[in-house]
Amino acid sequence: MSRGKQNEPGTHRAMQVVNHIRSLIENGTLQPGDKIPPEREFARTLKISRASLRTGIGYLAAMGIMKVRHGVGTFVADGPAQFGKTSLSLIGALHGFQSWQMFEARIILESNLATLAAERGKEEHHAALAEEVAEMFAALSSPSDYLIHDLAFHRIVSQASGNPILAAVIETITSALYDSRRKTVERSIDIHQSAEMHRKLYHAIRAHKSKEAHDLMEQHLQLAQAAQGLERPADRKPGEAKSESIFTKGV
Amino acid sequence: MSRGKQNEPGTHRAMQVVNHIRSLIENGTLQPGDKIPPEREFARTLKISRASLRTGIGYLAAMGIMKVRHGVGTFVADGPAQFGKTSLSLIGALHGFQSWQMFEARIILESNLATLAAERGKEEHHAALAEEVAEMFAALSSPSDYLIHDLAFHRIVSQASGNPILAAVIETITSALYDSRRKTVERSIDIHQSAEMHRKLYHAIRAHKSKEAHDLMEQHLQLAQAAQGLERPADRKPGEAKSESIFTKGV
DNA sequence: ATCCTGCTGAGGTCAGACCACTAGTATACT
DNA sequence: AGTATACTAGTGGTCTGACCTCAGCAGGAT
Repeated sequence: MSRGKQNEPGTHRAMQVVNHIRSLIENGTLQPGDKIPPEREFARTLKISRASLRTGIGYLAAMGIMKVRHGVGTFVADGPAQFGKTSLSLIGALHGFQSWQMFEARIILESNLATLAAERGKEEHHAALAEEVAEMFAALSSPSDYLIHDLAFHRIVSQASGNPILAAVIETITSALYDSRRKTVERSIDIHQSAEMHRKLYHAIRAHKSKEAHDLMEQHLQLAQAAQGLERPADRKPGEAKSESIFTKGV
Repeated sequence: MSRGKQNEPGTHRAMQVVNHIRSLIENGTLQPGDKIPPEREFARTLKISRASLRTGIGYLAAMGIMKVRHGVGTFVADGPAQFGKTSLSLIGALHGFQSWQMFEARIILESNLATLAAERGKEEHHAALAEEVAEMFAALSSPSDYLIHDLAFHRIVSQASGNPILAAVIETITSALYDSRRKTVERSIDIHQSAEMHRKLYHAIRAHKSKEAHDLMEQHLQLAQAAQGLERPADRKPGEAKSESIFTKGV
């Protein structure tokens, strides 16, 4: 006895919202930074309840596609692509990721990104890299300022690689890595050496020496890794290896 | 005039739920596959409304941490780690990822994963790989069966690499890649050659020949890439290059 | 001119009723 | 007996509509 179903079955409202917004993004109606209509109004437009709409938005927000600002509105994310702010941390908690693994992933990815950047980098990227290198040398005495340009440098390399997907992965890992140890800023002792490596790396990229760029990036990160004591443990050393599940719910 | 605030301020309920579950996972109370209490009951326990609880669960579900099954219950995800099923597709829509970029990312990542697997693989992995290779040869005439073992093989390599983070990334990319072109199963013509390459790759990994494993994996994937016509376009060829934004909202 | 106040609009939460799906169990038919 | 159908309990999904909280702004008091 087919009871009059008031809605199509299986078409989860939340997904309906997700797909709707997805298509708005795909056809260009919605650009990064744009604001979407107020929930009450949007819900009326889509013929669904505000609750369902919110479920869908929550889904998108969880993946970093949208940014919700209480009292202001909901916007399409505009920063660098990323897989959700806390995703790695959460997934890590579930699967027991450790920080040396995150760093290892970073080394592998960025080394290859450097290779690609050396192969494909355009003048604009070279200029931007040069700019950051200069700023780094100018900030040798200010660790916090140095950090900013260090990050910018790496981000530009990601862009220059021409592969936004790998760039997004790196972005996710880097931000998680920072989140887990924001305090441990690099020792100022290493800064000069670090700046020097970035300079060489920049030259390798500009000269399209991909192999060299790869190795330099690898060395650079391995040094940073050592500086933070995040090497891969020799092996399942039974000792009191504090295994650093790093997502040490710092709370 | 402090109006009796019925709850602490700013402690977004959703995040409260997320953190609660996160800690339950971290301290081992919640294991993959476990079921969480029914929404109504859980909400009462946490002293929040069911709506808020659902928002939090939605957040976790979006990132693949939890799996919700209508009419059955909500569970902690148990499959291989992944960054949310549709995350890449959604982020891709926003940032215009293209399929050749996804494949490129896959080649780079899996090649390095093969290197690591060759360096760190244990007997258990070797045995599992051998098993899959055997199954592949046994399924030469059945593309769909072959596919299953092909996937399994690559997944084992990921595990053998000892880096679950990179494995999760690969898992995410692979599933997105499949989602976007489920129909394009490999031509049966290539299957025998493919099986052969997997066999060689297995041998390289078992013999701990990391460089060889890396190169074999790279070759194997480049062939697969070519078979699907997903090479990187020579360059911004102005022609009607159908650029394949691949997340062709296949609807 | 500056600061405080209150309004407005937007997201956040709540409560409770009702719909929809799954799976197991009881019942009826062959 | 055996199998198929119907019922039911349990759980997630959606809706409604009221109220809370926050951010920004306009207008008035100082």
